[in-house]
Amino acid sequence: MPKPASKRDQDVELDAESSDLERLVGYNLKRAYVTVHAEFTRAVGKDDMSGRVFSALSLTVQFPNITQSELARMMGIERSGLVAMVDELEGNGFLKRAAVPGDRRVQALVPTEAGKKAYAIALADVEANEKELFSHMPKDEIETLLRLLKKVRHARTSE
Amino acid sequence: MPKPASKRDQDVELDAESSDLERLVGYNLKRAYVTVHAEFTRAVGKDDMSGRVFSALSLTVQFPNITQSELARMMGIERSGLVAMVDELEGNGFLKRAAVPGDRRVQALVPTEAGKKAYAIALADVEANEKELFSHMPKDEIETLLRLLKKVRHARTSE
DNA sequence: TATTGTTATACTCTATAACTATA
DNA sequence: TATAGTTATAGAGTATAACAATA
Repeated sequence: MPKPASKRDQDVELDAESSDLERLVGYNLKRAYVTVHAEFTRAVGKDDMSGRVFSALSLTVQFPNITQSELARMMGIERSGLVAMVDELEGNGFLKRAAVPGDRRVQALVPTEAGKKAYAIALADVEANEKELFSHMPKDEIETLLRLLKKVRHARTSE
Repeated sequence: MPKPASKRDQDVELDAESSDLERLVGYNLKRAYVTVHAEFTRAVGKDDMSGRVFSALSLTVQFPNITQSELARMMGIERSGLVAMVDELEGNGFLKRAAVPGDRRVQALVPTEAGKKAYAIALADVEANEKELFSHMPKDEIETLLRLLKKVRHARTSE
């Protein structure tokens, strides 16, 4: 049996709801992201794929022959960060680095059949996970959330 | 002058808007968070304070005598992760670890006057930054976003 | 036995800078 | 000179496991 609240517990109060932080978009974004990311990891754990790698595979399957530089730009990360991910995906047999006639600097990323299948499975897992995770939210709220998140993502300070 | 789009550019197409990823809440959350976090860092950079440390200071100022365990629970992180943050805040003279009569295991965190002032300044910077960053969004959209993010944060898979 | 604060450690994600081979 | 891919490296942020002191 847990102890009843001590004097200190009462002093401190747990109404974090009224904290300054709760009014900040950044703080709420972070907390929501942490929750969703944890569930993502649990859901796609059986596919043994991180969010980053899932994203890279997703774009490679949907945009075959994409280059690493293009992929990095789409994902919003640096080129150098992609190398290990592509190594991993290639090691799993999910894609191939293919030479591009006309520009020998470039390596086009081509999904394999195994890669397409693995992606379809992972995507289904991710979608099922989100459906369950957000089952307490009506569809129009999810739509609104997506719309507002895109608006935030493209926000830039005026200068 | 940049080269006109090559054949490959046309093949790949840049309509990432229609990608599977764009329909996932998790992906959009991550991207929005990255944008906002970058702006936060820029804005609070002059206060030389990370988001984590800002949060810890915020809760310490608003809930004086909070313990590290309580703080960790409120922030959603492990106790061990707080030690370095509290060290930093104490090193800056923003708070003190105070003995608690009645339980010598506990160290209550007490904000100093300097800590309260530094927090007020940092909070003002953060709020000004968000106001500018979201100046393209009407107030009711921000409210809606905050409400939905809290709903997402408290989502749990049914089991 | 359980809890608080702490240390040590390791892992993930990411950026920066520099290199190479091409262009 | 500039770009694509790569390597090396470093720095956040975080978790896990264990420990000492205390309850």
